[in-house]
Amino acid sequence: MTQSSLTAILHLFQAQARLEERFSGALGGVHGLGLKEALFLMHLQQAPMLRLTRVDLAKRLHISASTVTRMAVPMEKLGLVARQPDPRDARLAYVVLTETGLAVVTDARATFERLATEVFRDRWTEQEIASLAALLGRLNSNQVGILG
Amino acid sequence: MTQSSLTAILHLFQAQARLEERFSGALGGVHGLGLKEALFLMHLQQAPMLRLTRVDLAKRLHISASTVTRMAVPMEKLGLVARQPDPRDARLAYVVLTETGLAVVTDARATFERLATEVFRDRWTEQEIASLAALLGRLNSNQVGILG
DNA sequence: GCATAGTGCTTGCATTCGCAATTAATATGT
DNA sequence: ACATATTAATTGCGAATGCAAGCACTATGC
Repeated sequence: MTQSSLTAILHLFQAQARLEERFSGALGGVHGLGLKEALFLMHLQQAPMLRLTRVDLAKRLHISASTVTRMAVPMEKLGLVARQPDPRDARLAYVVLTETGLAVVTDARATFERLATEVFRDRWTEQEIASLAALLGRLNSNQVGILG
Repeated sequence: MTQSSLTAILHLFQAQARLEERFSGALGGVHGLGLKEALFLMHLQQAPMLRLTRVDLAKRLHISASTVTRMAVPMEKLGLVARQPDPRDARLAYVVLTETGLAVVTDARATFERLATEVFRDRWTEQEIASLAALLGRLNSNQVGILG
């Protein structure tokens, strides 16, 4: 029925809201980063040459280009990312992950993974988790994600 | 392995971001409401007596109480909700769905349902949708949602 | 080669939101 | 009964964000 579609979407929104709270708090506690900053860096980590243009980052993160610009500033000051102009096209200014940034995002990803396992720790079989991951992956099949 | 957990969470965040864009735009176009206002009203719709206190709404929507207060103001002016003090406890001020609000949210829910079916229209079997809905429901099993 | 259109990035402005403080009311402990 | 703690709601304030405008540069059409 069409009923399952509505249920799935509503549950997805609900689950995301709760997980965002949880991950934001936990990530902010361990590293200095918020959830959004962590996703920002994780997108860079999986990109070729560890870099992306600002508009590309904006599309992947589903935020505006101006937000990318403004998010990059503090992370630049922390030395996590650097600004890298393109020699062929002077309009482009890549956001590139520094060595420090790579170390931080690797650490953040480990925290991310630990938190993710905690979410499913009780009452979930490995097969159920895999099934959920596969279905959500299908939902994003035409999207560019963090995973290779 | 633990890998599926991370994949599931990342896909969930990604899916939510895309769906939020889509639903916000479509809902805003049809009714005057944004996605958040629609969810706000849908929570009221399924509540006993079509009403909830502000803190209760805040917990269900995963937003702060101050945001609930401020979101309620324009909707009150539009006649979608009304303020209803509790005679037993003068601190409580319920947000109650009006008749107009009930009509609007019923309409919005129909739009919601149509959009939800469109998301899965291609490449999804009914069983897959039901499976996704069930798994996400399990993820929210200790939460209070919009569904009865 | 030049005018026009398109693209990437930044900035001003308005909106939204959470946190913390405040106020008012109820609950609890002695 | 009174003092203290707790709870609900609101408000000020700062931070985050999107939109639209602006700027610099590149691509396209003639």
